[in-house]
Amino acid sequence: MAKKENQNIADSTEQKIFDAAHEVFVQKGMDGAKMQEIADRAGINKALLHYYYRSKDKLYEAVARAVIGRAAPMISQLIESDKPLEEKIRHFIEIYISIISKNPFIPLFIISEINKHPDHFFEKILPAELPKPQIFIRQVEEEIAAGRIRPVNPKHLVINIVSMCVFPFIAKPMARFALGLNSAELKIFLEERKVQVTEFVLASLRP
Amino acid sequence: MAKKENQNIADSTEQKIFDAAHEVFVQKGMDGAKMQEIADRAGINKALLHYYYRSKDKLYEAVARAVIGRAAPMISQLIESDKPLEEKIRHFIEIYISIISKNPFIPLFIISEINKHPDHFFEKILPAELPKPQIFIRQVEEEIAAGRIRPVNPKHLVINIVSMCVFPFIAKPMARFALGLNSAELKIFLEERKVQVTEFVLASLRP
DNA sequence: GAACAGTTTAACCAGTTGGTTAATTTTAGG
DNA sequence: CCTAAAATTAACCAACTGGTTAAACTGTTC
Repeated sequence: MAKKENQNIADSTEQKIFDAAHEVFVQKGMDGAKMQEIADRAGINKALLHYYYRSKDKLYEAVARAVIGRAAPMISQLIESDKPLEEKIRHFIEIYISIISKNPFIPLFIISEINKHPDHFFEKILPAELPKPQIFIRQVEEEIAAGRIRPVNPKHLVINIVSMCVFPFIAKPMARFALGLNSAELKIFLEERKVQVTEFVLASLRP
Repeated sequence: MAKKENQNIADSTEQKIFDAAHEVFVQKGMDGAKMQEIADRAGINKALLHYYYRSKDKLYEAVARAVIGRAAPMISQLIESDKPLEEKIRHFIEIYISIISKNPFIPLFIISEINKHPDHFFEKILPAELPKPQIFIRQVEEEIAAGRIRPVNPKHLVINIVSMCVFPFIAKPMARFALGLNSAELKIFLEERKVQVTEFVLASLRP
């Protein structure tokens, strides 16, 4: 057996390959990514890619599964908690935007690849426990029944909230152009959205 | 000169190529699109592509420019009209969602390609007169000053509205999955959004 | 009907891509 | 040390890609 002596898991060849592949796939998608570029960025020979991950598809699948598997639980944990509705919405928007800020390429990656290979994604890559908004939806219905919020269609409410959190990040360059912001101003603007979106939603829910 | 006798412009070889390229580029993006597939779908030889459009880049540019050039004026016309604010918002959401319903691949195409080649897009493809929301923003500020709507940051309002209109279409498969809808139900759901988003926005703007 | 420009094609080409091979180096264990 | 397994590499390959070429076809004009 061969194991490098002073080498933690993070520096292992397999991990280096995975990290490089993650970068390239997420930024360029399945088609745009080239095995040679992944090899170069990992600092190894192209043949080693196939030694650890048999094919481009397999490597892509590993990356895609990790991306989704990392994002999904955070959301479901939040959405399924038993906090009161207003607090839940506040927390959801805050955390959702924070996560995306730190991983700005992920949403577009997921959306693009789902649109190109929907079957593949839903069969092989998605974890069984994707966050389901049913609990959230029931909670909204209860609040409406109690007269504490304006009557709204809860499914549309969910989509509205997610849309306002995610879309500005995937449309960044367009937003910059349309609003006439430079890079620094855009960063501030996106950070502002945590409170702006929260206020917007809660204002709309007033009875 | 050689011109086919019974042949209108729509059936011309150049148009057939353009239409086929439009389909393929919009669905698969620059990288995913193959010249051979475009030729096949246009029912012609691959060399003819290069006869009419010298290179893949040129063909792509023609398609991209047409896509943007078609979408932008409709929006700006609407956003720059002098209707009262509420009516303008109603119209904007209604028309925006209608347009996207008929061209479901366009938004993701624009966003993906802008993210991959931002410079190229803003230098070569975008028409000078991209819809600028300044007039809309000023109008919102006036309404706030007059106390007719709740104080909101108008830039965030613009982004909120556009997000809620566009995002559900580009995240269609995910929305289907998360909300547990079949294809027909999703279509209804997206149509419902015209009134749902309008109500949601106007409710949030109540003073 | 010959000459001619515009159109279309089959065959081809060079570069790139994902993937393989066989040989070399490194590492662990007796 | 020596050996065998694991890790790594250089060289290679077949398929595909965007793009070219030269020849053939089509219609118009005189």
